[in-house]
Amino acid sequence: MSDEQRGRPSASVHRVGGPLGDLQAPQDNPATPRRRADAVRNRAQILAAAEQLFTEHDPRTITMDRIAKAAGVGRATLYRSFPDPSSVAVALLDEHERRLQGQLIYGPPPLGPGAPPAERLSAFYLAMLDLLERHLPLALGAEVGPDRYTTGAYGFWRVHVRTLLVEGRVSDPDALIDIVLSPLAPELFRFQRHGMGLSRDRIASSLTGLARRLIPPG
Amino acid sequence: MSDEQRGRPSASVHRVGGPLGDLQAPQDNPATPRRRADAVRNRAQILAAAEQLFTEHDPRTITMDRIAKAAGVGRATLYRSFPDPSSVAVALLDEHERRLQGQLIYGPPPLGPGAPPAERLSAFYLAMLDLLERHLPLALGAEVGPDRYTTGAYGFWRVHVRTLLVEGRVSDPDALIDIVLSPLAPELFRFQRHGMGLSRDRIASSLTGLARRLIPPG
DNA sequence: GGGGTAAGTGGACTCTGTGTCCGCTTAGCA
DNA sequence: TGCTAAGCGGACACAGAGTCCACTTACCCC
Repeated sequence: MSDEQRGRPSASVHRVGGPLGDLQAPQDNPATPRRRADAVRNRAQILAAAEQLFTEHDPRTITMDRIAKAAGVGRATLYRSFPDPSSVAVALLDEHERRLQGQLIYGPPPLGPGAPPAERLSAFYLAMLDLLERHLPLALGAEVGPDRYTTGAYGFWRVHVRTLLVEGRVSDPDALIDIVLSPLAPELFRFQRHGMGLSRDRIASSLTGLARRLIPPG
Repeated sequence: MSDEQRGRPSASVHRVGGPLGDLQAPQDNPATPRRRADAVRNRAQILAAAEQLFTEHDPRTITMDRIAKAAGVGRATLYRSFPDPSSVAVALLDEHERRLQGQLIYGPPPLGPGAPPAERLSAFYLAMLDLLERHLPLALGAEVGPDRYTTGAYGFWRVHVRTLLVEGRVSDPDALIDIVLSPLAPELFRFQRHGMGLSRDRIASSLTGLARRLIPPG
């Protein structure tokens, strides 16, 4: 069974892929026999229950057992779809991230193509900030160990940022990509926002300022 | 028993403290009865064994049990000094970080006082990169959950960076501190260095470039 | 130097979560 | 309506966390 079917999106899906990889549901693949109705229903129950759990409790306390209990399914059923709690969060987060990914490629400027790279980077920062603001528990739940960098979504952000950096004529863009993305780490956002009590706007201003300095206008 | 004695350095130790907090050993405190020789010996054994474990194995697989076994002590003895594996790594890392902390305050420029803030920030980036390069396993082992931001050492780096940002006349320095520090996350360094195969020098160049752009010369 | 005392020690024990296995159920199809 | 295998879920074994308590021994005092 592929990783995608098991809930943890494979890197290739978002990695770059022409038209956004496969945005359609997995079962559209003719090679896949067709998923049973009860399995589909269970998966939906799991996702719904998990979203609530992650939102209402400390993401680090969410175990496979709790998710299964909350979804009203057995442990093995849960394991059939997801290997661990963070992959459930990743799947959930995925839906929200895909919308942004679509906007980055096809949407209107400054998020989409057409605006100067510095402005697009600023817009990207702001959009990611919104994503974090709205779905912080999921973003935190999706972070287990070095998962942040191996997740398909991170690969997508990398490709996007790289494009902007190249377009902006910075030197050695490849060495700068992950530095540009580092202020968007969920754990960091949480610390700034709730530990330090910074407002969304102050963080946003700092990030747009950073974008402006990183990519010289022109 | 204080946190410091239990291995996890309290925030105040590094936070800023006049002469570097208390750099001398804990037992110099007259209020502390005096530690028994066997306890001191055990602690040293634990640290030595743990350093080797963290260096030679995946930091995430290091358990309290393994450390105790490797050090030749019982589990409870280990728990007496450290609450979890990451705090052992923190204690180990601490020794190396204190040297750098001393240099930042008392050392010669550009690391210490005297150089323009942009240059001092660059020097700080390079020194931190060296620390990561040399002690990456410990740095990774010290990272469990949101510990990065609650550790005493992180507080020290914050104070230092804040000073430089204020001196460099950037707008809203407090919102920029953690953004400036974010590219130094151990997990990120690991990804850049070993996942992406970037050389130390390319990362260094990107960071010094970043420092130059963030703090305008003058 | 010997005895008292409390700090220190270490193994055993419980608890929680993980991951797998296997017999039962039931959806999908002919 | 009956067949078949995908899907299901409880049970099980295992690993690591954290605690407890009876034993040991370093240190202090006489």
